[in-house]
Amino acid sequence: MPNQIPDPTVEQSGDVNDIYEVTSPQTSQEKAITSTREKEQKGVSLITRDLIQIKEELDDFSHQLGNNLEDSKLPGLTILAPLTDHLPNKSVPTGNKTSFELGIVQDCKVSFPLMKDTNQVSADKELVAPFTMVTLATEMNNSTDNVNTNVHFSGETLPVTVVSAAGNSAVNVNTSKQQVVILQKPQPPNHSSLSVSLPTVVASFQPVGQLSKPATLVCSQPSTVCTSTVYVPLTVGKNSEKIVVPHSTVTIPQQTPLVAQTAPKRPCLMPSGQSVTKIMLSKNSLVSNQSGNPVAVAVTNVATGSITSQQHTILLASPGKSYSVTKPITSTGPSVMRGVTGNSNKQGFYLLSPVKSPGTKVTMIPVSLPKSPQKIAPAPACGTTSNFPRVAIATAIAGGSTPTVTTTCTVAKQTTMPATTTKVLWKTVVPATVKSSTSAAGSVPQTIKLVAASGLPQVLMKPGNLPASNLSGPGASPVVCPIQVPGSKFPYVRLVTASTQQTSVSTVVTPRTATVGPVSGIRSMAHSAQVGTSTVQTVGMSSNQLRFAVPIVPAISGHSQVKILSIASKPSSSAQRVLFPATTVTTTSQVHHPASNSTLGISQLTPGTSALLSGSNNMTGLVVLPAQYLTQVQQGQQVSSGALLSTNFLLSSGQGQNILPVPVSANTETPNSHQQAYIPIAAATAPPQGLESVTHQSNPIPAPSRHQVNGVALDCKERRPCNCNKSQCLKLYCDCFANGKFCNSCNCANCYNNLDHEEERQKAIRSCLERNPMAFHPKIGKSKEGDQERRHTKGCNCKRSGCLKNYCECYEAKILCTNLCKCVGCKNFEDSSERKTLMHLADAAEFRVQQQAVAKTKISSQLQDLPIRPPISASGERLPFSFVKQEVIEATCHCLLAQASDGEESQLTYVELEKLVVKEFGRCLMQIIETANQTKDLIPET
DNA sequence: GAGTTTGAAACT
DNA sequence: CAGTTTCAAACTC
Repeated sequence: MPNQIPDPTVEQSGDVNDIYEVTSPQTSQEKAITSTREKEQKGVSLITRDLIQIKEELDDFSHQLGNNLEDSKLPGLTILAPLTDHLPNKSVPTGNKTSFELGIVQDCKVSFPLMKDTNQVSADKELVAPFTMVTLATEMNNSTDNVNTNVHFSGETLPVTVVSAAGNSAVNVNTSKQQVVILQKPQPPNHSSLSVSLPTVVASFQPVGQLSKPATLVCSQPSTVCTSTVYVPLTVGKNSEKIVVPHSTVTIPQQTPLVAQTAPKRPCLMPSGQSVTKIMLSKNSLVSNQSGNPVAVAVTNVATGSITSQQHTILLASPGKSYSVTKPITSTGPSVMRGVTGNSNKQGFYLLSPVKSPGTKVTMIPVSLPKSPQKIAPAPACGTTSNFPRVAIATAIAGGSTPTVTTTCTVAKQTTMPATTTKVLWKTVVPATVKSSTSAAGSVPQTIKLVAASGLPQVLMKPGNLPASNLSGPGASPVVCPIQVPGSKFPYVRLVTASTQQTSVSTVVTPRTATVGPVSGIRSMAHSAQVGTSTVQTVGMSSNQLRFAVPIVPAISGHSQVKILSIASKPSSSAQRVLFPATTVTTTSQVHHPASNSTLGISQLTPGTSALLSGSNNMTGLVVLPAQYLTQVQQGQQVSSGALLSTNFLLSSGQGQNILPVPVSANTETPNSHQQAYIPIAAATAPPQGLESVTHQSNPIPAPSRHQVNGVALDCKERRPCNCNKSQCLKLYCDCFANGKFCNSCNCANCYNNLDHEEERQKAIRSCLERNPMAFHPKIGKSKEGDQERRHTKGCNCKRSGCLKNYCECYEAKILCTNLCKCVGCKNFEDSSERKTLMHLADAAEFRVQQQAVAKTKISSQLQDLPIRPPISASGERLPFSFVKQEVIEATCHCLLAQASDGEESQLTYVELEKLVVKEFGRCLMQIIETANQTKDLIPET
């Protein structure tokens, strides 16, 4: 929610901490008001003018009030003085009188006695008035006498009735320190009334009429007088509902924690079409509505200042700012509503103001947190059609082992967000067509628990949960190795069987297919594991030494596959990695598996593909490749061979090819590095909405940065080259780096974002993640589970662009600003006229471009369709048009002009002149044709 | 294309 | 956590 200009009246009081704009679609009238106020804020006092207006309105109101009170059954209410006599800063003490006076203007002290045990106070009195305000006097407990409590109302006045309540309490108010003002909304017939139980005296304000000014209650002495204003709804409460308002706090129901809940910054439209434009919240306040019912708030009319007597509710779906929830009060979920800004030392208000007119409704609807876990490693890859968090898991099943696999994949929980468990059935299917030493042909459903959290998408395969027999050869113990893939933003988990067996290069592969979830088909010579619709394959497994790295593929499911390829290679103890394309590439290169004699297309390899070279006990030979890297390699750039190891692949063409020289990274290849600081770079949010329409293969690299324009990572289309000069492309300033990409065809200087500087790059990645674990997560995600509406995960912070330029990340992503945004002067909300104008312009421009493109295409097509007329026909005839040359044209024009001149001399009419010229033009054409014909006769036939 | 503006990231 | 600086992209001329 963008900040807005504070209410001048409030600002002058200096007590209201935070004023936020809920919505701001303003009518022209409102804009005029706003403009006026802004001007007056600069020097002209608005207060005086407003007060005069208030005074005038209260003149009438006081008479009405007096008349109404005559019939009132409320005891002891007396109007001592005409309201019209009240002026700003005027204190009107009433002494011991059981009456009070209304303060109507800012700094006007309203003094009224709150007497204990007087006739004016009735116990257990239910305040059932349509509109009730309860005020607790400060330090009432300390006084046995009448208490003159000064309550300051700024620009607001309410008819007051002194009442009290005791006994069973529906509202417990701590009056020892603070004064609480509760504004009760009108109650539906079937709802309980507000019962107030107080140790001392309660003064309630019961309005008789409507007020004319924004209900900005300002306490000039917050420490001693009115410290908080809480509008408590009872409109939906049950009889037994208890609203605890200790110290002017409001508690959010457990099931409705507001943390991380955001709503699009759209106006809080009232049924009447009006909208709430401001809401002011104080810090250290809680809203309690344990019933989880909508929280109603009092709404004042910005234009008239009246407080409506109808139910007002406001959507509390976006606590990011206006309803910012800082932390839960209890472990069960109540959260603190606070303002983001403001002086924490001050006590402020929960004050909602204003709406455009009375009778409007604002609904405070507690919104529960998304209960589903955040998706694991959802890269905004293209070509996804599902929201399933996808975890690509592959198992290496050694020959002779049972195909049953039980794997537990746990994502390290980094935040307090509740995590849930996603169970994925894991089946191991042995294709009947493949010879296998394993007799088990059936499928044994296994369970994979994917404990997703909102934090770092670290993925750990618990070794204990991995039966050794299932993963490797006999006696082998599974080892889980978290792996950082350079350039990748998702974590890899390497399931390694620490086998002691030496593997022969010529080990014959016994492929099986391990499938998670429904198996759509059995792939020969491959292990495939499907989670959701994603597939993980281990291709051409060569031995029980097969190790593999499992990328936590983007939480988008799709048809992308991750294949794990085992490559026979020389037994080596050195760390060798063979990188496979993380993206589907168009290459036709294929990998020849010498053992299985199978040829595997590299193009089949998909993001995060990795493989381990067999034949070594060491954790070597892992093959991983960032998604985009192969493309870069294919482009012949950014790949240096120095200090890089390469693995030769046998291609179908018979040529050896150094596919992917990759530096050995210690942090990715260190044996027994279970606890090593691997860098989990993953996206924990769903892919942007727009991705779903893209049909590319998934790309595991999330695109969190600007280049995720419109929710679609530009990688899917194009990625702008960076121009970094000072950051070495190792900071998030660099879009390439921020997107987990290597710089490629960029204009950067002193670039370290390449494999030549992998070590520095890794350090930089770590550094970024230390600062912000979500640094590499997509900035544009979905607001909540199942919600298709995209939003900026952090919100923008624009100050001057109005969020209508590409400086704004929200606007750039073509999404509306939300309550998470801290922008100022935001115009990027749904009903923004400026935004609409821009959208129209953009649409029009786009339409024009499309039209032009279509026209170009059409013209081009037509031109292509046009027969090319040779100047000489097939028969050797020189066609007439070939004679229409410059000199012919000029001669013709001379003839026409001569005719026209003659006609003018003959004083012909215009029509006759026209005919004459046309006739001459026909004659010229005929002459040209005749000449052509004569030429034809002259051309000898060939 | 140079200079300015802007806001996120980085830094203090 | 807030204020300041740095940085590169967006924007303007």
